[in-house]
This record gives sequence, structure tokens and C-alpha cells, in this order.
Amino acid sequence: MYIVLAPAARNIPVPAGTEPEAYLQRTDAHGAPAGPPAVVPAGKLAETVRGLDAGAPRWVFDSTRDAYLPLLAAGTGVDRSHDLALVRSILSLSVYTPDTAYIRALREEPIAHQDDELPRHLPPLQQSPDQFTLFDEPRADGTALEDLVAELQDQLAAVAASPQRARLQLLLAAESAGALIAAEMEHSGVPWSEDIHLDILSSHLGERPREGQRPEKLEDLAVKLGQELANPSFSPDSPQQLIRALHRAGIEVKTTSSWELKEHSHPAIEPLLQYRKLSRLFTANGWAWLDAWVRDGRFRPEYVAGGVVTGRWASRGGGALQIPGQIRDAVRPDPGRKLLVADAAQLEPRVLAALAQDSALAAAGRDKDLYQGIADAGFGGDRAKAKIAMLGAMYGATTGESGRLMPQLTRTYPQAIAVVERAARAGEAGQVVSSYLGRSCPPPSDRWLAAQRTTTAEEQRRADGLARSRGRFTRNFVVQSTAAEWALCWLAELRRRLRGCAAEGTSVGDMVFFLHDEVMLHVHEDRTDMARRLVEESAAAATRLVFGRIPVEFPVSVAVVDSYADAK
DNA sequence: GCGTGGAGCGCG
DNA sequence: AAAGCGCGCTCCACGC
Repeated sequence: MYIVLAPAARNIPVPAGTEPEAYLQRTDAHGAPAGPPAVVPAGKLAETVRGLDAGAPRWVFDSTRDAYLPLLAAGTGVDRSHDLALVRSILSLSVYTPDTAYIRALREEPIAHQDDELPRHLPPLQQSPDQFTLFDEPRADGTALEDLVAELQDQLAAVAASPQRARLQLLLAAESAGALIAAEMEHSGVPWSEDIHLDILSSHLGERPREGQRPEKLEDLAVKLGQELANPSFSPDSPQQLIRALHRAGIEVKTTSSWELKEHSHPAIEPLLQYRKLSRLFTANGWAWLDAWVRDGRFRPEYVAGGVVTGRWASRGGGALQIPGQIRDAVRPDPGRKLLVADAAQLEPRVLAALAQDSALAAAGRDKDLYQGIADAGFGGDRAKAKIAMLGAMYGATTGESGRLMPQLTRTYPQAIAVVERAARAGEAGQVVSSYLGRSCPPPSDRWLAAQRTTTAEEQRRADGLARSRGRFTRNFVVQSTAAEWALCWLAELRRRLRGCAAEGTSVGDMVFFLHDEVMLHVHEDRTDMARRLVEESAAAATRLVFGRIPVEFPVSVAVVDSYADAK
């Protein structure tokens, strides 16, 4: 049922005379060992895993990325998994987790689930003063095979005793599937045309500059800016110099951010905004970025599944989740392939409709754009207004246009608004809130709690500010986290279907990119209709999985294109 | 020289 | 027309 995999490097000492690559332990449905552990000799792991996966086990990894990327490199995939670290992180916070010794222990060591930057398998420094002995001695690090098996048992027992076992099980399965998908996407990479990227850079910036120099067009703008501000030597990269120069030129801004600059009219503003735009392209996605992240026609970022408190993915290096529209034209399919870009339309407000069982909001999104539906029902058909109002409701806006539009929204969708308001009040009071499937937000920090127990008026103002800030966080958490689990289920369902097709000899394509509510497939050009159908089926399946039978639609918009730039 | 926090901006 | 959630990256400014 489960097979626990422990890379041998973490199970030193090595048995004499052998050179194992990994240890495997088969267990029953409760994680209890079934038979003795297997020692997999060097060079045989991928092959062994491939053979065992036919028996449809759930592979147990301490870190999916560490264990699975090498398998993928050897051409081996697995069907299902259980990621101990991700499950640990969810269980330690979830309100659906029962009070077991394992959970209590987790909650007493906050670092284990809060700080992913500290790999659990590295012992504290004071325990290994000599770096050279580090790899020759047994590590008391809790990742030996038997410790992984023990933790699996603890986790399965906790889920079994949960008052919401089904939801929690689904969440943990989806989270683990997400980790597999993240590794697979990292392995496949995003098809990237270096030539087109270079064309974009040269047309916007000019030739690649020498190390430490500005590109030609950026330099021109800096010079022009110096002239307009009558200050030839200042650097627009320095906020302090910049704001002083602006003030001297009579432009009275509090910050130098673009939206505030746009409110003034002065001949220096246009070149400044242009400089900003190009400077960002140069520094964040320029030649250096290309050198670092694109090789052999693939952009290979590192994804961090479960890297965000709400359950969204994060990324490390390469800014994978912030690819600017400016360079999306560089994402091109291989010959014989197409890009299929699917987007869950207005996912978060639809999730809110489901959470609140708000039939008016559900109706507004039936067979149409949800924001347009809201607009038609209460904002005179003005879609932009409806969208601002809805986003404001989910983010906790109090001022500005968004704040002004809120009352109208509350009149039309009292049930939906009540859900986010309740979440906000809970957060302000220091409570935790949870997603539909049971991912809970972190409790307030000790500093936050201490701030709430203040007496002086000034401290009280600060405490109120902190409370409102937490309220905005929890308000958004219920929606964002539930949207993230819908999206994970969507991806997992899609993965299952794609693997099913491949197993039958009909390769449809690969999942190559995921961005919160949007997925990109690199599909064979003669199977785009099939891919489209799988994506749509998966969305329907995800809705059923998460919410059961509900009268809320979760439509996906699908574009089959030859450039990512054409997807929107 | 090194780490950190803020500003600014990219994405959803 | 503009302030309210979640991130990552790059730069500068600052303190050590």
C-alpha cells in the first residue's frame, strides 16, 4: 500500500561491503511495516521503483523534490505519493487534526513546519563541529528509514482520527500530488526560445552591454532624465537621489512609485517611467537571467510546492511565477507541438460563492463571466467596477473606490460577504481560519498577542492596526487557500488523465507550467482537442472532489497557441 | 565585506 | 482611478 523511500545518503552508516542507493520499506494501510526493509544497490533505484510502481503503491518521500527529481532524470515516474514534510506542515496547523502525541510534539517545535529553509536532515551546527566528519558518522537527524516509517504511522493515525477525515485525506493527497507535479514541471521545463527573448531585449534595450554597464537605451533615458531634472550626474536607481531631484524640479511626491508619479505632469516623468520599465526588464529578465535560467530551449525554475501559507506554490530562483507579459512571447512550443494555456476563470469569487453557498453569486457566474454577472446585477453593467468591488471584498479594502463600492456588493450578496467578514473578525480576535478542506492559517505570533494586551493610547492604536492587518489576512486566507486546493485537485486530476492516456500509448503532452489558477501544457499538435477535453473534465472533477454536487460553476478558458503571449 | 530591511514592481 | 491579499527578485541604504 505504502512504500517508504529513504535515500541511503541519509542512512549512514552504510552496511559493510555494500553500496546502497536507498532503503525501501513496504507497509500496510496504517503504515505498519510489512516484511523487512529492502536495500537497493547503487544504480538500481530508478529501475526498482519502476517495477514496484506497477503495484500502485503510494510512495512516501520525506522531500518529494529531493527523491523524485533523480528518478525523473532516470526516466522513472510514479503514480501516487505521500510527502511527509508537506503533510507534517498541514497537520501541525489544521483545526481538523486530532490531539495526538505526534501533533502535540509538532506544535511544540514551530521551526519544523514554519521554516522550510532549515532542511530537517541537517543536524544543528553544534552537533557537527567538524565538517569533514559530517558525512562519515551516523546522523541523529530523524530521517533514517525507521523514523520515516514511524512518522508515516503517526500521520496516518492522525488523519484516521480526524473529525473531517475525508476532507483532510483529499487535501493531503492533492498536496502530495502537487509536489510530484512540481518536480515533473521542473524536470520538463518551460519551452523557451532564446532567440526571441534576445530579440525582445535588443529591441527594447539595444545591444548587450559590457559587464557593469547600462544598455544603450537605458543610458539614453538616464541622460535625458538628467537634462529634464537639470541634474546630469544623479542615478535614477537611487530612491533618495531621485526623490531629491524630483523635489528640486518642483514635483512634490511622497514616494517615487509609478502610480504616484503618473498623477503629476512634468517632462521628466515620462522618461523616468520608461527608465523604470526598461531597467526592470534589464535587471530581472535580461541577458543575465537568460544565462542563468535558460538552457537547451528550456526555462527550468525551481518550484516550492506548499511554499505559501495559503497552499499556493512559491518558486525559488528565476522568478518563475512573475514572468512579465513583456517576455511571454519567448515561450514557444517545440516543432510539432502547441501550447495549451488553461485558466480557471474568476476562481476566487467562485470559490467564495461555493464556501458561502451564495446562490445569487453562483447565479451571477452561471454560463458567463462572473464579474460581468455581478456588474449586470448591481453595477449598471460596469464590469470593471464589479471586479474592483469583489476584489476589495476579498482583500479587505476600506477606502478608495473599492471601499465605496462594498455596500452595494453586501446588499446583493449578503451570504458571500458574511463569510469573508466573519473570517476577518476571527483573525482580528486572534483566532485561526481554515480552507474548505482544512488547511488552517498560522496562529498569531507571541508579539502580536503581546501587542493586543497594551494600555497606552498609542500602543492601542498600533495594536488595532496589527489586528486589522491580521483580519485582512484571514479574510483573504479562506478564499485564497480554498482556491489553491481546487487548483491542486484540478492539476492532480489532469495529471491522472494525462498519465492514463500515455499508459495506453496515446501521449497527449506534458504539464510544463502552473501559476495559481492557470496551467500550461506542451501538447502534440494533433491532440489539442483531446488535451482541451481533459483539462475541462479535470476542472469538473475537481469541483466535485472538493465541494461535491453544488450549483456553482468553475469554467476554464482554454487557448491553444504558438506563443504564450497569445494566450490572453 | 556581509546580512537585512525597505522600496519598487513583476505575477496571480 | 488607485490601496487591499499572497508571493520573489533586484536594487539601494544602513548597520555591523
